[in-house]
Amino acid sequence: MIEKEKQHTIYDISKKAGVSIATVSRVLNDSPKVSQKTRERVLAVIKESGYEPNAYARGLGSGSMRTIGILCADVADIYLANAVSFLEKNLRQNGFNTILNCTGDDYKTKVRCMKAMEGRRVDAVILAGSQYIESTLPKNQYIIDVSRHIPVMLLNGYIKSDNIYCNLSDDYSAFYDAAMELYQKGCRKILFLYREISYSRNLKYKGYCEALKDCQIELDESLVLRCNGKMEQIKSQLITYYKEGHEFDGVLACDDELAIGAMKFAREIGIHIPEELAVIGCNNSVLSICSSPELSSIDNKCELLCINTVSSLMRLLEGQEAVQKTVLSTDYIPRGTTKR
Amino acid sequence: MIEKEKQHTIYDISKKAGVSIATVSRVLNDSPKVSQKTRERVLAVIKESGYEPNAYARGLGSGSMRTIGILCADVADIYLANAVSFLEKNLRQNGFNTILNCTGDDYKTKVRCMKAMEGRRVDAVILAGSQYIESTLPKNQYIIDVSRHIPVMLLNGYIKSDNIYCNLSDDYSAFYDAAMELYQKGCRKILFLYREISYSRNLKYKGYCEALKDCQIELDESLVLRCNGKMEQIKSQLITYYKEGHEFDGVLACDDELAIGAMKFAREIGIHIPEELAVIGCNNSVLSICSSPELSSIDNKCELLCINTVSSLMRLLEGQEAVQKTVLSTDYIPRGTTKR
DNA sequence: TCTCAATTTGTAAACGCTTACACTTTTGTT
DNA sequence: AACAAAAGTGTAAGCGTTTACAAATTGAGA
Repeated sequence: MIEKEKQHTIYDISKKAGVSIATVSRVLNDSPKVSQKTRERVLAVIKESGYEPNAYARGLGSGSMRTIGILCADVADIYLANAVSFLEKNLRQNGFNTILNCTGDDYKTKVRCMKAMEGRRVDAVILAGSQYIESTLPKNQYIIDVSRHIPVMLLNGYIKSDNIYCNLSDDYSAFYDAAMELYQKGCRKILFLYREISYSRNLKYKGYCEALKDCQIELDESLVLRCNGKMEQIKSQLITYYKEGHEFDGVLACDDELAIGAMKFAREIGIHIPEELAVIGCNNSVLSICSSPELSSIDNKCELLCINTVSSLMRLLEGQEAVQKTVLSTDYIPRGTTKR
Repeated sequence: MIEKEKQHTIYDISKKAGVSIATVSRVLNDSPKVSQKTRERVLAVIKESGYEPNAYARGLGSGSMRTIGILCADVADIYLANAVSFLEKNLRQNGFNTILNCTGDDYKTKVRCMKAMEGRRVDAVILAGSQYIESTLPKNQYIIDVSRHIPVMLLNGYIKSDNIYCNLSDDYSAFYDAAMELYQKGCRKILFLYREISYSRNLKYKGYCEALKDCQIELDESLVLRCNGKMEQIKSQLITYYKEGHEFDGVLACDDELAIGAMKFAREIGIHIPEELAVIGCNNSVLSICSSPELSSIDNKCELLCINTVSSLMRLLEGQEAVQKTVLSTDYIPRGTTKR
C-alpha cells in the first residue's frame, strides 16, 4: 500500500493565508463578514493547495453534514434505479449528499439500516418504495422512531404520523382505470399479477377489485397470483399455472417485468397478444417499449414524485411546513398489448 | 416542523452505565480490554436507550468513517444500477457505507464530485463505468490527485498509476469474437453502434476493427455510428441513417438499448431479423430477453467484476497488496437475433 | 499478607471544523 | 478631529468520538 499524503486542514490554509481559522471557516461558509480582499486571498490559497474541508468535522461542528440517507430494496430494480437517480441529482443540486443503502426485503436488515442512518446523523431519510411499510403498525415503529429525530420521506408509502411525509402515486385509481380499460376491451377474466405484499400492491389490488365490482364481475381469487423471481421464472410459473387449468383473457401486472413475463408465457403457449390476451403493465419502464407488441403501461410519474419529495424536504429543513401526504395521479399509456 | 428530540451521546450512556466514556467507546469498538461484566452492562444501556454512536465524531476521532464513495454517470442506466447494487451490498457486508454520486457525463461535474469525495474523507472511491477515463492523460489528473490520498478503484477503466486499481471486462476480445460471430453468420457489412467515446468503447471498437481485418473486410467508417438518447431517438436516428442510403446486414452495439433500438428500426422499415439483419448487443441486461426475437448479447460478468473490486479494496484497506489490473473474460450469449 | 504483573478503568488530549463573543479596524457624521 | 456605528478579524469553547497514557483494581505466587 502506498504512503498516504496527509491532507490539508483549515490550519494549513489559515497559516498560508495569514489569517485565523475562523476567517477561513467564514470564507468556506460564504459568510458576509469577510472583506473582499481577505476572501480573495484565502480562496486563492485554498485553490492552490487543493484543500477540501473535512466533512466530518464540519458535521460535528455545525450539527449537519448536509447528507440524506436513501433506503431502497434494490437499485438494480429499474423503477427504484430511476427514483434514486432523480433523487440523488435533485439533492446534490441542493447541496446535499446521498448515502445509499439497498436493504433487500428482509425486515431486520431494513431496521438495521434505518438505525444506522441515525448514527450517520443524516439530515433526513428517504424510504424509496412501498416495501418499507409493514402490514401491521407496530412493525413500522422503526420508522416512527427515526422520525422523532429527523424527517422521514416516504416514496409510495403512507404512515400517518408527525414528521413523516408521504408522496404517492395514485395506484388505486391507476389500477381501477386499467382494469376498466381491460373490461372495455372485452376481458372478463383478468389475471392480477404481483410480487410481494406492500402498501402500493394493496392499493393496486383494491383498485382492481373495485373495478371488477363496478363491472359486476365476481372476484375470482384464483386469478390473483403472486410471482417471484426474474423473467424466466415468471414465465415458467405462468406456464405451470396455465396448465393447471386456469383461464384468463387479460393480465394486469404490478410491474412491467411481470407483464412481459406474461407475454413470454403467451408466446410460448401460442396465445396471441392482444387478440386473445390483453396485457397492461405498470411503471412505464424501458421494458415496455422493448417487447413486441409494445406493452401498455401505467406511467406513475416517478420523476415528479421525486422532485416533490426533494422540494418538500428542502422546505422542511429550512424550518417551513410541508404537506404530509401528496397523491399524484398517473397516466395510462396505451400501446400494442391492448390494441383491439 | 416538529421539535427534534436530542439524540443520545456517549456521555449519556457512560453516566447511565456508571462507567467512563472511554469504556463505552471500547465496548462500541469491541475492544478486548473490557471485562465481561462491564461490557454487558454497557450493552444493556445502549440497547435500552436506542443509542447510535455519531458517525462524524467516530470518523474525526479514528480517521475513518468506513465509507466508500461511488461515482457513476447515472444509476438509472441498467448496467450501472446493477453494478452499484452489487457494490453497495458487498461493501455493507464488509461494514462499509456507500455515498453515491451520479455525475452525468459532464467533465466538470465529475471533477467536482471526485473532489467532494475527498472532503468526505471516504476511505476509497470507486469509479463505476468507463466514462471516467478521459482520452488524454492530463485530463485524468483529477483521478490521480485523489489517489494520492486514498485508493481509487476503476470499474471498466484503466489508468496505470500507483494506488489506482482497475477491474475490467475484456471488451476487446468480446467484440472481436462478436464481430467474428456475425461474420460467420454471413454478415459482411456490420454496423458498429456506440454512444460516447469512452475507454471501453475504444476497446470494443478495436476488437471490431481487428475482427474485420482478420476477415479481410475493409473498415468502412461510415458504418461506425454514434447514437444518442433513448430508444425512440435511437430508432429514428437509424431510420434517417438508413434513408441516407447506408446499407448493413449486421449490427454490433455497445449496449443492449442501442441493439434494441436497431431492432425497432428494422421492424419499422420492414427488415427481417435475424434473416436480413443479425444483431448483437452488450451487457446481457434484462432488455435482451424482452424483445422478440430475443437479443444475442455479451455477458460482461458485472457481478464478478464488482465482487473482485470490493475484495481487492478490502485487502488494500487492511494494508495488503492488490493486483493493479484485472481483466475478466466475457461470455457470448447467443439468442434469436443471430439464429440463422 | 505483601508484591508484581496483568487486567481493567479513567483522564485528557487530539481530530478539524463552527460560532459566540471580544476585540480591532474602518467608515461616516458631526 | 472626535466619536459612534459598522465591518472585519481573532480567540477559544464546543461538537462526540478515539486512544495514548496514567491510575486503579484484581489475582497469583511467595
